[in-house]
Order: sequence, then C-alpha cells, then structure tokens
Amino acid sequence: MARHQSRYPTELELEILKVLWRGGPQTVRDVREALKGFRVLAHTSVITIMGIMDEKGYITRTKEGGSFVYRARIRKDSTLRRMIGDLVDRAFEGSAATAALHVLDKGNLSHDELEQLRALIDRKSGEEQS
Amino acid sequence: MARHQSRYPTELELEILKVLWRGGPQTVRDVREALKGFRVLAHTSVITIMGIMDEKGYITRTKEGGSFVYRARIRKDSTLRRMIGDLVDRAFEGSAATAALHVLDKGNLSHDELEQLRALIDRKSGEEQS
DNA sequence: TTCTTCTTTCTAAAGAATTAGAACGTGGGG
DNA sequence: CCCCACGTTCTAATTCTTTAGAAAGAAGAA
Repeated sequence: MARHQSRYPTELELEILKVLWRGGPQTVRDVREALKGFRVLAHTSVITIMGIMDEKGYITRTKEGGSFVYRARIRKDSTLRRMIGDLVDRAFEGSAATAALHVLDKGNLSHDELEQLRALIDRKSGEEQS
Repeated sequence: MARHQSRYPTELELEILKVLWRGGPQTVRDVREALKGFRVLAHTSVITIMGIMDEKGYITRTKEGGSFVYRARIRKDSTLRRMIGDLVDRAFEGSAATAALHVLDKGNLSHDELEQLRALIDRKSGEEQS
C-alpha cells in the first residue's frame, strides 16, 4: 500500500491553475511563459503536468489550430474554499474560529479589509438563531 | 531533478504531532494506539515515520526503560501558523483578508467565537495607526 | 543461562509528484 | 511531393511519502 492522491491541487498544479484563472484559456507555451516567475520548466514538463491535471479533471483541453488550448475546469472560489476547508479540518480539528485567529494574526490587513470582516461577523451573528 | 521536501508536516506527520501535542511524550506503542481512529498502521510503519520525523527535527526521542519515548520538538502554535501562512501565501497570494473570508464562510462558529473574533478585529483596528 | 517477548534497525516496495529527453505526427512552404 | 518547425506522446529517472516484513538486539522469566 502507499499514499493516496491528494484531494486538492499540488503546489505546481495550483500555480498553473492560477495562471489559467488569471489569463483565461491558454496554450502550453503561454502557461510555461507565465510560470517563469515561479519556476523555469521544460516545455514537455509542463505538458506532462497538464496532462495529469486533465486526467484529474482540474482542466480540459481542446484542439485549436494545431495545438491544444487548456482551460480551467474547476473554479477558483470553490477550489480555494476546499483547500482551506481541508486544512481547517485536518490541522484545526474543524475549528474555523481558531484558524481564523491564526490567519488574522498574520497581520497585513487594511482598514477596509477589517471593516469587511467586521461586517461579515455581524451578519453571522444575526444568522445565529436560525 | 525532482520535488523538494515540503516545508511543513505531511498529513500523517501532522496526525502524529497532534497525538503528541494532545497527550505529551509517548512511546511508539502509545502513538500507534492513538492513531487507530485515523488509520491502522503496523508498529514498524509508525517507527519508520517517526524516525523520519526525528531526522526532520519535528520530534526527539530518548531511551527510557527499554524503549524510546518521543516528544514533539516543534510547537503546535507556530506549526499551525506556518501551515496556514503558507497556504495564504500560495493560494491567496498573501491576502489574509480573502483567506479569512473563506474560513468564516465555512460556518460553524459559536456566539463566543464570533465575539472573540470581533474583539481581535477591534484590537487590530486600534493598532492600525502604529 | 537460555528462551520468550518486546523493541528497534535494515531493507524494500509501491504510489505520487516532478522533471525532461527521444521519438513521433502534422500542416504549411517550397 | 517533401521537408521544416512546432506540437504532442512515450518513456524514464528521481525524490518523497507511506507501508511493512525480516532480522537483530536487549531485558526479564524460568
């Protein structure tokens, strides 16, 4: 027996997804170029990874004039929610509050962001009775 | 070239760390028993993993009457902060606010927890000028 | 002291993630 | 029609994680 496939994108896969989320459908060539700031990879390496991501259902590809064009198949919102949700479950035994404390502790929050959070908390407080 | 060792505990390693954080220094036998609810492993499997964790500096061991007693070497607080911090950096491009929104969105927050968070936000708002 | 029982160490396997070269296909230009 | 440029598929190597058995070591029971 060995280890199971992770329930969410790996580091490199996430980086590729971010490229697609940011710039829309792209070819391997484009993605590779966009990844330069993160890591320099051979063209074929990117193809391999994206082939795996296709199998996993993270992305799809369609032939478009000679080469394939890849597009994200999973949405940014739900993916990030799943990722952080999983961490909260595993590391914080499901306590969103504890996790949130740690996140806020990280600092770097603007006035606007704090207000946004305060509003969300107020809303949550209101729902509480339901 | 291949992949780099991850900057924080893997899933199984985290589970073992939680056992040690919860119950204090323990033998392999104890840890294996505590892991039953998570996964059933052979005694030697647990030894192997904990040997690796020792090499990584996550835990230490001291001979104590025939067998080794293992204890956590990294603290729960800082470990969880590092883990969630890394996710915030990678997935949320450093935006703690966005990450916090997703966490709060997860729901399951009690009245007390909401108050706690509100207090923290108030405190943050106060510090803002500094 | 010898045997039993508990350890731990050594060794190995297999799956997952990453990386990339060699070979193969295809479409357009000459 | 044939070749070049570009793209993909096949194959393979490496590292990490996870799993666990076989063997070796030590300590107490008889």
